[in-house]
Amino acid sequence: MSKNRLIIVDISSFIFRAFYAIRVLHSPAGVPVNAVHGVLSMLLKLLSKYQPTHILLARDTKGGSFRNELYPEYKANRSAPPEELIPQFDLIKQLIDHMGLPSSTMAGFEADDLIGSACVQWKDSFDEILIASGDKDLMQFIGDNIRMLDTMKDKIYDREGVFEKMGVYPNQMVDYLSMVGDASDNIPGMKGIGAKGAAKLLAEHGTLEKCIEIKDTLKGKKLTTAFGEYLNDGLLSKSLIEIKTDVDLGLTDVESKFSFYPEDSLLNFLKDLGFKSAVVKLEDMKFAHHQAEQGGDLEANAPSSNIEVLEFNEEAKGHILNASCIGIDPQFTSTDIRTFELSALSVSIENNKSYFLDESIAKNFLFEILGNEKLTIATSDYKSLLHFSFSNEQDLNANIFDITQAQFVANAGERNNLASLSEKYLGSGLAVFDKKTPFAFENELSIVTNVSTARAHANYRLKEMLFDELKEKELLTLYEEVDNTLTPVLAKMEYNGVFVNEAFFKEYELELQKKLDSLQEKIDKHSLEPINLNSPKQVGAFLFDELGLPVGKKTKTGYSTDSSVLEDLAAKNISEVPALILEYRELGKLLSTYVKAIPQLINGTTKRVHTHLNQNIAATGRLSSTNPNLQNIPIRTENGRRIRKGFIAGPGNILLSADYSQVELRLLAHFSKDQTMISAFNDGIDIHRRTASEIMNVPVENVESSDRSKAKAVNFGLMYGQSSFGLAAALKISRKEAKEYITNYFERFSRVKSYLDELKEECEKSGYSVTMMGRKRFLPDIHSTNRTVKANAERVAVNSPIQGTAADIIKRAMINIQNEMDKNQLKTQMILQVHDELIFEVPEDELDQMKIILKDGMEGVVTLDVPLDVDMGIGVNWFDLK
DNA sequence: ACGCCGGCGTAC
DNA sequence: GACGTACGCCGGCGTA
Repeated sequence: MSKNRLIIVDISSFIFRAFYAIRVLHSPAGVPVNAVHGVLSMLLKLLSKYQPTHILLARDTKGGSFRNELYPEYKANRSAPPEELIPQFDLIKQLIDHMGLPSSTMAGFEADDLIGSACVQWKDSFDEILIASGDKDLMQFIGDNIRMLDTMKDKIYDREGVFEKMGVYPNQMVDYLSMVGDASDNIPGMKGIGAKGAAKLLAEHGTLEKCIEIKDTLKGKKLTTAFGEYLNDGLLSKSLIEIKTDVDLGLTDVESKFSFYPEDSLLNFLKDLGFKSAVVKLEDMKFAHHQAEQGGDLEANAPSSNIEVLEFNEEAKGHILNASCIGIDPQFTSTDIRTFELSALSVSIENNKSYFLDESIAKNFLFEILGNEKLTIATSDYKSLLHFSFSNEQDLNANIFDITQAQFVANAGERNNLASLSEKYLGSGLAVFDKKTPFAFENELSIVTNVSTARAHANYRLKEMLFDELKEKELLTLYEEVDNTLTPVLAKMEYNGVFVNEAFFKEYELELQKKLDSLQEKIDKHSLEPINLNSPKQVGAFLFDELGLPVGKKTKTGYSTDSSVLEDLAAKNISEVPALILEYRELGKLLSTYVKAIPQLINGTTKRVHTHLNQNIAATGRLSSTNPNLQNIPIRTENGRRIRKGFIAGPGNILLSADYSQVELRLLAHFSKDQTMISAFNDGIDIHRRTASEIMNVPVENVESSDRSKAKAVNFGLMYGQSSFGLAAALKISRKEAKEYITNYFERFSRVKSYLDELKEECEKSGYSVTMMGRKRFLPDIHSTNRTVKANAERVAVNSPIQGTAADIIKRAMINIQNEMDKNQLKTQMILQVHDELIFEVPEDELDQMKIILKDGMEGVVTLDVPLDVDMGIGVNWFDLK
């Protein structure tokens, strides 16, 4: 038996929102119709998404309400509706009639009074009532079976939801608004009390009356004036805000039942208005309706899915546990990896069919299958299953096949989310939850069932196809031994998290803010009006139009103001402004991207940040880090590097880091077999110094530090396929000089040149680049006839094997090290990877043992023609790791 | 109000 | 046209 659900719609607010949301459109007859169109689509969405059995459209009347007699200023701040909206009110009335939707209007009362009356009078007639409105005033009616729906945000508020948003409960809403006032209705409230103050008072004293009783004990000048001088405003406000609940609605609860069917009269009405696409949509609906009546069970609200939903019972359980491979789709309740819960689970073991398990049974069954070592489970997110096992202290013994990761290995750089894969391999896309309600539990059960069962089925089907593709492309071993084995290591790192000194960030924030304010002030003195220094557009106009400084680079949209431009200007010494802006930019970056952002991501329970280490994003095979990105914490400038003081070891522990020294250049030496380079590494000579000596023709001992920096840039530029143009720009030297360095380099390191050329040729032949471990990156652009596109692909072909091999090496090291730590039952935790560096949080008594494990684990991954050197550092925080 | 993109800057 | 791999902040613009 399906539930009775009433939706009460505040139609006036729909009309205004629709009008302003859509630009003015006209019907063939020249009448403006944008609001009509908007209201129609909002109503259709409401019907399909929330499937009400009953509906009531509450409308305002043209004349004022009793409130205007009480307070002539009521809503006096509202200007008359725009001219183009006026004729649409009547059209919308007609629209509602054609749609056959029950509506109500009553002279002397506003829509709010009708909504309140319906809530109170009909409360017991429905299982559920949804108020579709954005009006905070109506929140007072929220209760056991009454919730409020904000259609713009697609958010539903219940009692707790109101408290979260407003800081007060629904039954305190009237008192709250009486104090705070409501600018949109010109309700004064009590001057001196804001949102926070009102919430605090009501939390302490419960009601406005109670507050008035004890007003003499209130402290603070603002509060005493508010409860003295402005108390009457509060009481007047209250009388305006209170909503009538005894208005005659003109229809009964039973009469609000409706069933929407697009009749011809509606279609003709819409055709006259010129709504072509809406007419097509409704005709489709009519057709679907017709089909359904013929015996189908099509659900209009749910995204279409052809997966048959099987009943999950004891027998089904047996089938699943005995299957060789199952596809699953777990739906979790949040992205907080330490606390999320399971809200649903689908399982598929045959074509076009899935079982669906709701919250009550999903969890235990998921534990059961995850614990079963004989099962192979195909899923799209192995890491989440691991987190779920960790937080519930359950074993994960099953063999997991991660569809997303398999696609990443098979086709790095291509899209790898389940929906794209379903489209690519199964020929049909997947329904997804609305962006505003991304978690299953926020959606209707029928939608959850459709989405989830289809995903489990897709995982089931894709497993075999991707397994075969990996095998076919000789990537299966890489997937199994590297990527799939690394996932539990990463899951553990994320779960561990990095301990943060929150107080440090707070202090640094104040310091930076102060410096930024003073810089802003200093810069504003040079300008007629204040500049938003975070806006490149405003900075450009200021520097080049107002101050008339010489224009350097341009971007697509205007003047370039990036650091190289500002540095050039600063060097010219015409104005102090460019240097000030550079300083502002540096500190502003630190403040917004790191110092303010990171504390917001601290987990309240662990006091740590739990970054996501993504394994299937970077096309070379590197990891990436998000929320927060801990792989780009500053180190180069002093101000930036200080941020690292905020990342600390937990009590009794110490941080230990180990990084590969020059790993990519060592790989270049190994791959190219260039003896000059190899001997430099074997003899322990500083590679940049050696390079400088070669390309500048000076003895190693005479290399200046500026020469070394240039050589360093040449070394790195090479691996990225940098041109003389790029090198010149980077080093601020002439193109001629840059070109000379590159020419000299290739003369002295001739094997490097031929190696890089070979990489391009190989890629041209095979269509892909490949790392030492066999990780492939397919580069169709290598065959492009467009010179720029081809040149890009060539640079990628040169860079990927080097960057990718380094990535594979450290991944293997991580696996070996975690194994070794487990074997020795160490308490040490791996907490971070930054491409060529690993960071551990180590109990002091495990330090010596860990140093050995790290050195062996990292240096021993592969044997090259040059040593793989590892440098280590310890410290109580990340800054001190030296 | 929200989403997307450009500009910019941080890391390796 | 010109340096590879990422992430993420902010402003500004377009769209709903």
